[in-house]
Amino acid sequence: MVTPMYRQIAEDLRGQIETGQLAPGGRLPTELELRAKYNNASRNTVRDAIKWLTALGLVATRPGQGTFVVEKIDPFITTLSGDPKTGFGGGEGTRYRSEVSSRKRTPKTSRIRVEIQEAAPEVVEKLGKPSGTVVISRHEKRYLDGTPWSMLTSFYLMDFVTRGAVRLTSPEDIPEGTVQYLADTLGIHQMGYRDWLAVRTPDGNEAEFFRLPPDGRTSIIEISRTAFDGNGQPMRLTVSVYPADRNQFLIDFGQVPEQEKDQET
Amino acid sequence: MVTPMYRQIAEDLRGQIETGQLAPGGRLPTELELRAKYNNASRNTVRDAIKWLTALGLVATRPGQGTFVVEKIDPFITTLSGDPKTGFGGGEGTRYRSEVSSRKRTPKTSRIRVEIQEAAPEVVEKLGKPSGTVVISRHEKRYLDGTPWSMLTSFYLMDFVTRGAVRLTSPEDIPEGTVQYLADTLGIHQMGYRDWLAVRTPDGNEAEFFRLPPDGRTSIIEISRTAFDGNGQPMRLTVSVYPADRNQFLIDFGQVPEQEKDQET
DNA sequence: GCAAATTTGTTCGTATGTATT
DNA sequence: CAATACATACGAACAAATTTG
Repeated sequence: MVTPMYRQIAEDLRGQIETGQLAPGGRLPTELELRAKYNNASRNTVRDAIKWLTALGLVATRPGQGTFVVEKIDPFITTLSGDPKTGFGGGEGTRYRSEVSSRKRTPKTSRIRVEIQEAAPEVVEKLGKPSGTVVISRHEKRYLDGTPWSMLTSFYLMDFVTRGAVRLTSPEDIPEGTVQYLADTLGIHQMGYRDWLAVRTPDGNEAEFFRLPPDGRTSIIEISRTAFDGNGQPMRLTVSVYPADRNQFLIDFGQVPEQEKDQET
Repeated sequence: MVTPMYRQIAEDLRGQIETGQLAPGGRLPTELELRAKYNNASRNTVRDAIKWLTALGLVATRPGQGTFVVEKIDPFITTLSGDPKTGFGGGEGTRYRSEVSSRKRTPKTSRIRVEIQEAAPEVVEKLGKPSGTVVISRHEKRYLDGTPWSMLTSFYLMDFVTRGAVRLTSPEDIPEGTVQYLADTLGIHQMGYRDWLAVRTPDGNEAEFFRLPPDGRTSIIEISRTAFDGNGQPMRLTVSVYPADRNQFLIDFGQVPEQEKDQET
């Protein structure tokens, strides 16, 4: 079992990165310098080694500049647990803003985009409704310190609007929260929710918005929250997507002491 | 803005995969056939296209056989929420076994490996103890239908053992659960826990055990569970790792109706 | 602001090695 | 053992992005 040369070069560079000889943010030798260093290997072989390290997420190359050791991103931490009756948690509404400011970040939110459409198969399934059901969706993009941080889409039955919850159709923030608004307007009370979490590769939209490298190396964390009313009926679905390279999550159960949320890796 | 040829080829093949012209599990044309098909491109160019699709997780190549469209894995779904006082949830003990059997899978668990050592920095931090603290760790590997599914390591203060919880040192399962055992033996009651979830690239051990492609394409979901006793003191830390390609998670808050757990993507 | 130098990106060709059937 | 198919490695040329003089 021979180890290919490009892997040996990659391993050597990896060692230098992990021991700190090559500091985060620092530049690797150029391809030509690496050629000279490693037994006059071909430029393509050196490039294969760099490609390998790129796939491992250890380095990134910038055309015309060089190859750099990637710097760890200070992750944003979202608490998924919250009061089941308000739904504040998981980056929704007020809870989102307080989490963010406690970490001295500057949040920014896009305008809300409202759409009315027949629900997609995944949506009707999670809402427990027949296919063809019409829903209203509210889509929002979120930034922290100017960095794209998450995208969020909430789906409500169009029925809610016809029964009087007309502000759902307005592309404005609902300051008291949609949960409170639905309780006030329609007497529909959120009693709990189920989060479903999966990790997958980004689609084109997500890669663009989050400015991910187009090679699909950075995964997306998708969290679908189905909220239930007092009758155990699904009342809304919120789908949030987060790039895995800059997001971590906390979930509390039972009695957990208050403490700093600033724990890092 | 020109699109390189290898990307055009990759896009064309990607389209064929997504429209089902190339079925999951099916074999792509050989490199030579692809050469002929795409304007007599060089074999290296065709290989670059395949490399790109590999990075996106759409295909996998097997030496001597060919390149195949990857098949989606039926994901295993773990419920993280559970009774905070037993800690059953998140794949621990009884809950794990019932989850698994409800999905008609065959679970298997490795022997437990017990180690005593000075706690690593991340461990002392999450346990809220000074560095140099001695802990006992219990490590276990889990399989479903013969497929490696998760690895789990629990850390307890060595102090627990000296105070009488000697079965922690035994590489045997503790049938009533360690939470119950600690309550019975030491009167330490688990009142809640905090889960911390992050996604990262696998290390060498993980890649080997989960049989992941060695290029770091499949991410690892790491869930650290810190459990607290009645005084709000951390009493144990459980670190679970799951390969992201075959695991999804559910978390319930408040009142959520019982329902099938077999929801897929 | 422009031109040259530097550095990475793409594409070709060729030869040989290794794994599987 | 032979045929097939992917893996590694070399060399070369030109393109594109960025920095430097």
